[in-house]
Amino acid sequence: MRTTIKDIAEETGFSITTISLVLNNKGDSIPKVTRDIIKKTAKEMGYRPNQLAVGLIKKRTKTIGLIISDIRNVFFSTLAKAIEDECHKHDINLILCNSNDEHKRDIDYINVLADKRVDGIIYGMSSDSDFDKATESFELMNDYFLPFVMVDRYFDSNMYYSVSTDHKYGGYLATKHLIERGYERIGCVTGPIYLKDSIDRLEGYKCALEEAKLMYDDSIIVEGNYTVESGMKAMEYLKDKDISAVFAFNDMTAFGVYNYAKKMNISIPKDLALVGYDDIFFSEILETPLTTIHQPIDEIGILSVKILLLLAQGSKLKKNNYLLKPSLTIRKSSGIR
Amino acid sequence: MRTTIKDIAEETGFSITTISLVLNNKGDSIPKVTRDIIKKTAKEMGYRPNQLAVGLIKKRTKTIGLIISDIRNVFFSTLAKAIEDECHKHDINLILCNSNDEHKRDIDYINVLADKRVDGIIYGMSSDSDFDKATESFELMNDYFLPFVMVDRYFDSNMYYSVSTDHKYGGYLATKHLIERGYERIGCVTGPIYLKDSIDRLEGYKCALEEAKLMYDDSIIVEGNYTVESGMKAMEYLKDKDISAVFAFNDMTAFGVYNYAKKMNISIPKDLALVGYDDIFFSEILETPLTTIHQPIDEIGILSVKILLLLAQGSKLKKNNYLLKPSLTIRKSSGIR
DNA sequence: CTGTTAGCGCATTCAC
DNA sequence: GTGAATGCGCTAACAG
Repeated sequence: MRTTIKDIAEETGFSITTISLVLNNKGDSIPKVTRDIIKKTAKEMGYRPNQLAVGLIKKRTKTIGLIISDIRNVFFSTLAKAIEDECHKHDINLILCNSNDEHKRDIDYINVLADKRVDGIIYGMSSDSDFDKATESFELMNDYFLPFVMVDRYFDSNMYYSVSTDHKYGGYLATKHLIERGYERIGCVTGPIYLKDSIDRLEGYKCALEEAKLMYDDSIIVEGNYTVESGMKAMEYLKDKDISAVFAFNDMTAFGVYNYAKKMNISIPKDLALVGYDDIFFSEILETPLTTIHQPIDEIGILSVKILLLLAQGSKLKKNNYLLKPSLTIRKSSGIR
Repeated sequence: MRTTIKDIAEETGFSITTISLVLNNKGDSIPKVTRDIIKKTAKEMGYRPNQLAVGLIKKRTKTIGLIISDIRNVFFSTLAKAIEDECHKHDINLILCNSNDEHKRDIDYINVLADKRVDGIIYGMSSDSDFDKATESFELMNDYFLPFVMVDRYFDSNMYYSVSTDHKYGGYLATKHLIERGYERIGCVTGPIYLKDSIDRLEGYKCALEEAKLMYDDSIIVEGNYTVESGMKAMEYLKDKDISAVFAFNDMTAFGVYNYAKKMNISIPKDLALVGYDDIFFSEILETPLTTIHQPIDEIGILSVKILLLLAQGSKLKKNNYLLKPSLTIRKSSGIR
């Protein structure tokens, strides 16, 4: 067995209370000699408090849960890294929960995390969650008095907290950039159109067009599903729509556009300009590096941890939905000025 | 507060013992009516045992720690996914610890995980760990009676358990494939040559050459560091060494080779055949898909969890170092048969 | 200044 | 069949 507070009480002859007081730096009233003795033998015996026992009393475990759909997705692994780093700074541990995009598993994890008495949850909702399913999750966490903050995906509401990217602004940035480079017929390959982030990006696209007094043309908007394949398939359709540029709603889709262009001997950016979204690592090392919208993932991670910790200590914040600004990363795929 | 066992004792009028017995399915001697009443009200009141209290008594927390250097690395995120999935099957939670390749942080995490009374640790050692540092980690975990299994990186030893890929076999497979395709002067871009996995791959390379009675030529072996840049730089050197093929010791390095080839108008595989190592996702969607060595990451994850759980329940296994066989994934970069 | 006491929420041994 | 008592390891009132 590991040494307990009792062991060091026996060893030093002081009472358990005294030991506890000293070791928690609350022993101002205890003579320095005593303190020193206790601290010394505690160290010698390799004493470290059992956090299960501490948690039981203090009702805080210095542990939070992270529920996300798939850690293999670079977006989430980058996010998880940022979150873990920030947690480490605050001396907090992170329980990783991979939902595989199954709402049922979200619920499972919420229960288990509650049983483990985590201090809160950072919740990246599974993508099959409609409003009802999301509400089920929210209510469960509320029943458990578990503070939580949503990341990435969210619904507009003041019922909970969320941190996400301002995708409307991102869509606007991407489109505006292409317009400034002189492209006027800009095809879009969206994500699943029932997803808020896709809707927002399209909204931004429309704004940029409007600002430039360009017509919005429904016929050059294609719904994809954020995969390479959907990018290729979309191009199949777009190829004879007389477009001069494409705004792919994520980088994976953009890779599909590249692949199709290569096959058809279409040169990027000479024949077709391309802008992606996400700025995942590979976009940079492509033959023709991809101009793309960079999501402030690290900031999202850091902010969500900070908010969660505030909530966990009982604070209430005024603002509910935090939207972080993405930025434009200009590379070669969008042509040369 | 959440409902406790005490609450449902008061509610039903039975004693705490009876409740506990029933809820843990140990109440064979308790009348079915009683059992039903207890189970029913427990459910109604939404009772779930506090795992902190359970852990305190049972000395098992159904939680394990995963220490790795960087979750953003696809290898590790894939591994983490596999591990988390397997844990979920066993109703175990996973605490994610990102060491950023700092040995000191490994030590920190081991301490904290021990304080949290995890049932064991899956340990992906930070890469700056030499034998002494590794030993420090091992001894610490042993002091805490913490079972652990090393993943990926390891030292040959019967002092602990490890699960990893048979990199020698991987190097052999890659080289043999190129030889069978008719290439005889095969350049190598290795990883840091003090790393066991790099040494092993080179060993496999030599074996394949020997088997084919080909000479090993030191001058076409270049040390890289597993990055895209190192692949490009290596090619700079290899370009006039009259080689017909390259074995890059990981896929990132291979991407560097692609980049250089593109710049120099060298066609892959026509002018130069290429084989990578790792089979990360992007290798498949490249313009010229990469022939590469596929690491059995999922199997590594699953096996390491299974071993750890056996150790945690006190079993001792005969074998210490588990080496899983990689496989060859043939795509276009190594030419057409 | 320090020790006693009373839990935190639960499992388990031993009586009744 | 069921309950009282004990303890897991620790913190925190409250005495003294």
